Amino acid sequence: MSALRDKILNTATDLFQTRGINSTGVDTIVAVAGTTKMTLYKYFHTKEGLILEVLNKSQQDFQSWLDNKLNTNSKAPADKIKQLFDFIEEWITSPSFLGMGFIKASAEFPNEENPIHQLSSKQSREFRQFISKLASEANIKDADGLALQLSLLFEGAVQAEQMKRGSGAIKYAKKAAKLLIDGAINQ
Amino acid sequence: MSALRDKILNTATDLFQTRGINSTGVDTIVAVAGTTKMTLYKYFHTKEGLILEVLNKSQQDFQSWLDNKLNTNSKAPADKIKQLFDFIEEWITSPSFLGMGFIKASAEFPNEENPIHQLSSKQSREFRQFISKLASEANIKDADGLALQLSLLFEGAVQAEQMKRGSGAIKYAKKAAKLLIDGAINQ
DNA sequence: GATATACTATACCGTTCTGTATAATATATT
DNA sequence: AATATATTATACAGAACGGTATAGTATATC
Repeated sequence: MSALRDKILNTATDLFQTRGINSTGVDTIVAVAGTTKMTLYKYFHTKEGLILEVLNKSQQDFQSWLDNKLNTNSKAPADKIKQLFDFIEEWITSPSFLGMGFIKASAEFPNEENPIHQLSSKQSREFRQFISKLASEANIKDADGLALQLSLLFEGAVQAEQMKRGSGAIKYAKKAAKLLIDGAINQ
Repeated sequence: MSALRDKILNTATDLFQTRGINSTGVDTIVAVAGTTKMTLYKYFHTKEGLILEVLNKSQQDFQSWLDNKLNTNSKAPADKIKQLFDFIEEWITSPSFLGMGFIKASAEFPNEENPIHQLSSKQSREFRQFISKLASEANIKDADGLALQLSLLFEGAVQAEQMKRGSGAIKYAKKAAKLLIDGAINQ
């Protein structure tokens, strides 16, 4: 709707990723976005509300990008899960990759009763369920089990890349994923 | 040396894990530890210094615990790497487990030039090298590759457990690790 | 008993934090 | 031209932040 609202949302997304959420004040956000606090608080009632929206949008963007990749490149269900980590590699090694929002947010807000932590946890769970759906469509028996293992590799690789850009961890995650997928298919 | 210094260090460790590092002020730390800021700043010159010491001690404690487990339970080098995830499971499912310091810290301090981020990154790298040493002692060819894969599973499982206590992720990480280790041995 | 050391108590400094109040200005609609 | 809406500019409240200064107390050593 509003271009200014989007600008604030995108600026906050970038600053949260590069400087941390708690270390980024609203004054910094509005200064970089080129607006004022009054406008920020018009669109986002609290900083927590802004954080939640940033997390939601980030995850939606990632999921849409991945859905599109899977739907345009893969046809058979078995192909989709086999190509999953190819696209994840593309995502992680992209120059614009700054980390995974829900992974960082859950670390900054460790209390399980905190709304930000809860959203992070939900996003992690939903992504795991997404993988599980891919697995069960490929007729894999223990779809949930494989999905959990693949999500561990995914989150581990993201973590490694957040710690050291260009770590190359995703290459080995891919190999491990292939082994786990092949093992689950031939069962 | 000083009981008070240890008390501050332990209190900070606990508060950083349960509330986050940036969300925990020095006033809170001294209040919970039952001392004053003057004493805290006598032993730790800055908050950053305290954070670095907390990270170092946490990692040393984990590594010592793991070393002891491996040396008393396993004899042959191949047994050590095979039992590694049994002990990691024991560690993660222990009631006192509150998360992995270096994983959370790297998320709270995402800038790679930040000393806290650098220490986190170093600790992650050193733990990976520790696994690699276990692998090469077990005569595994691509020891570094396997170590990287196992560390992804480890960090992924820790991440999952930090997001949701009792997630059960470690059980599936263990299965995946067994598959990867067996695959690497028979090569 | 004098002296050093460890620690407490408390007040404070300057800064930053989230969030709001008020007034002025630009822009679009009628 | 009048009016509504969006946005800016600025100042401020109230709290929390990291860190320091000062003064006083307890405890152990000589």
